[in-house]
Amino acid sequence: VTSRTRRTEALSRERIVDAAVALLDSEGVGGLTFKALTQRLATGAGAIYHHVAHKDELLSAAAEGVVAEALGEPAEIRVLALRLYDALEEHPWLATQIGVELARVPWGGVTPRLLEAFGQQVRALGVPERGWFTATTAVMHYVLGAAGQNAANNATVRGLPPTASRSELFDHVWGDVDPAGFPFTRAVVEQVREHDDREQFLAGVDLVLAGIRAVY
Amino acid sequence: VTSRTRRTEALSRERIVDAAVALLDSEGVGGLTFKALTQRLATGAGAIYHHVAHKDELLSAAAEGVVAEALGEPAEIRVLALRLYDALEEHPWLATQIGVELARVPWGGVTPRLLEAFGQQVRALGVPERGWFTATTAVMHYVLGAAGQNAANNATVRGLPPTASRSELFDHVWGDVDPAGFPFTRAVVEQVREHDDREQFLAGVDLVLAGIRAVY
DNA sequence: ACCTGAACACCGTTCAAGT
DNA sequence: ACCTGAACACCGTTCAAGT
Repeated sequence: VTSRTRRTEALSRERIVDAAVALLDSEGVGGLTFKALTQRLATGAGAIYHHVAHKDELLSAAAEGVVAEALGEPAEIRVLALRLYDALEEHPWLATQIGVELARVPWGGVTPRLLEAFGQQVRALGVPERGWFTATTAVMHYVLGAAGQNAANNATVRGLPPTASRSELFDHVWGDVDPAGFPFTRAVVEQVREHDDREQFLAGVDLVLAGIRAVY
Repeated sequence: VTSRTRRTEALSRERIVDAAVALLDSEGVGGLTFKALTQRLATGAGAIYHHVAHKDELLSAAAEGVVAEALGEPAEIRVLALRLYDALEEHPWLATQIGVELARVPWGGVTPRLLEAFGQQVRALGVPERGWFTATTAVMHYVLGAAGQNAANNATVRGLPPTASRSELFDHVWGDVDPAGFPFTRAVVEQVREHDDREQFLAGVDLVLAGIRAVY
C-alpha cells in the first residue's frame, strides 16, 4: 500500500538541490522558499537543514551543479562560451547567482570551476604565464556579463504575449530611456534590433580573443 | 526649543536615498532595512513609501546616484574604468546591484548611463558603427566584472585583523579549493599574489582595447 | 541518525488614523 | 499632502519531540 503523498526516496542533499533547481527554473529566485521546498519534497523544514547548512549553501550548490554540467568536457573557448550562454538562457536565475559566487570569499565551487575551464584554454592558446590571469578573467567576465544580460532579455520575451515581435521586445527593454540624453544608447539599440543575439555574443568573444592574440 | 529627536529637514526622496547609501556602505546589503532606515531618518515606514514605491526602487536609486557620480564628466575609457573601480571599492554592495540593474528589463537608469559613457568613448576611438555594441559591451562587462571581484576581495581584507598580510588574504580567498583538481587556478593565484591589483585591472582594460583596435 | 512541524525573530508592505 | 506606527503576511532558522 502506498500513501497519497508517499516519499519516493529518502531525503538527500542531491534530491534537495535538484528540487531547488526545478523551483528556481519554474518560479524564479523568489520561488525558492523553504515552504515551497518542503511541499515539493513532502518533508519538514528541519529535515532540509539536516542536509544543508542554510539557504545560501543551497543556492551555491544549485549554481555549482548547473555550471559544472554546462562546462562539461574541455573545449575551445568559443564552445565553452556558448555552453554558458545556453545554460544562462535555460536558468535565468543563474546570472545573478554567478555574480554572487564570484564575489564570495573564500571562493566556492563555481569560481575555480570557471577559472579552470577558461584558463586551461587560454594556456592552450600559447599565452605566456604572466598573461594567464588577465586573459582568462577578460574572457570570463565578458562571457558571463554578456550571456547574463542576454538571458535576462530572453526571459522577458517569454513573459510577453507570444505574438509580440522582436521590435516590441526592444521597445519594452528600451523603456523610459530619454533618447535626447542618451544618443549613443539609442543608436546602439536601433542597430542591435537587426542582429542575431548569438552572433552578437560570439563577436564579443572574438573581440577579446583578438585582444589576447594582439597582446601576447 | 528643539526636541531630542528633532527632524532636521523635511523628508524627501533625496534624503531617503542618501540614508540608504550610508546604511549600505556601513552595514552592507543586509543592513538596509526599513527598521534601520526609519530609525536613522526618525520617521515611520509609511513616510518612506510616500516617496519611494518599494525597496527595489530604493536600491536602484542608490546605485544610479553612485554610478552617475563615479562616471562624472566624459573621459577616456581607462579613466572611466578606474573611476568605477574606485567606486566599487568604496561601495562594495554596488557590484551585486549593478548586476541586478543590467539584468533589469525595462532598463533602469544605471544601464543606459554606463552604455552611454563607455559608448561615446568607443565611438571616439574610431570604431565603425557596426562594432559599437560589441566593443562597448566587451569593455563594460570586463570593467564591471573585474572591478566587482576586486571590490569583494578588498572588502574581505578590511574584515581581517589589520596585521594580516597580503599572503594571508590570498590563503583566505583560496579557501578550500583542491589544488590537485585545479592546477591552472592554483598557478594563477600564486602569480597574482605578487602583482598590483590596480595594474592587473588596467592590463585587462588594455587587453580589450587591443582587441578593439585589432578588429576594427 | 533522520525527520517533524510548531515557534521565533525579522522582514517588506499596508492602511486607518492623525496633522 | 505628508506622516505615524500598529497590523499583516511571509520568510529563514531553531529546537523539543518523535521514530
